[in-house]
Amino acid sequence: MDEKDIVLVNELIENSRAPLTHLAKKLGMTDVAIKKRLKKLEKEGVIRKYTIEVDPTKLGFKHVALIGIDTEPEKILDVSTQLASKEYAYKVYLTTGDHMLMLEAWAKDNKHLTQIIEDIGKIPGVKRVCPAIILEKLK
Amino acid sequence: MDEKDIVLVNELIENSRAPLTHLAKKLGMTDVAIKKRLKKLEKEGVIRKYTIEVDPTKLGFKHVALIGIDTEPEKILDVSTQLASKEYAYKVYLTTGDHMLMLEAWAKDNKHLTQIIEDIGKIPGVKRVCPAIILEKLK
DNA sequence: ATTGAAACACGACACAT
DNA sequence: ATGTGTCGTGTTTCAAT
Repeated sequence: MDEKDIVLVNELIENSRAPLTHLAKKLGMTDVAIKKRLKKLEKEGVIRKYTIEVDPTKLGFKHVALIGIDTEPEKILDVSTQLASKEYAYKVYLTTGDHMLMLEAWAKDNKHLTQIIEDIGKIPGVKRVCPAIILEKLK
Repeated sequence: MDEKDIVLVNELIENSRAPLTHLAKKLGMTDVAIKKRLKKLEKEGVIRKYTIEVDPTKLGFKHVALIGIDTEPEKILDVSTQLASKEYAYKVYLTTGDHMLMLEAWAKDNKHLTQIIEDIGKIPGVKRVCPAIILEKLK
């Protein structure tokens, strides 16, 4: 990881479909050198995956919610693996703080969100479900 | 937005550098047709950007924190725009729930995180800062 | 650095709604 | 008329020598 790698990563964060030759120009090297750096960054796990950022509302999801979940301490891993397998789970985090588990969920509408919250509540070991709807994404 | 678009978006979420021809095979059409769909999805804002998912720890950030922030109600927009301009702010959300503002912050180390929390506390209108460190990302 | 193969961009045209 | 598809051509990009 040197300065060039940082620039490269930042370029890819902005546009992961940029051709190697474009990246090469920006960094002042050849496409082959860029390719090698990418391979290295992928292998090291710096780049987890090439992906897209989508607008959930445009995909028919009216609500995006951050849901804090409290569990019985010994059940936290069970609960988290179960959550991660749910189709409504977009992201699952183990955290310190108020809640030990945080979930980002995408819901089609109010009814769906209610279902999700109920579904989480039914997972054995879950003590409390604290949903917060994301009203706006500012960054 | 039809079934094909959904498949296409899901493929790109998994690998945004997939060549058009690969995507074309999966969807049973030509690369040109795929390209046209991509253009449409980009124009409609379904695809916000082609990006990469990086591992913050590999970039030298030891901590990723989800920070809930309480503000005086009339200051919430001021605070949120200020937060969005901070270099440590990776994501900023306006939410319902416990805290009206949620921030995802990347910190180089403990000291940096402390600084960030103090910095947030100093923004006029901020009443309470509730940090939660993300221990593990499960999905 | 060269080069052959693969992937991509663009235009013109066709078909359906 | 608009949206969506195929085909043909020339160019760019890739990956392996």
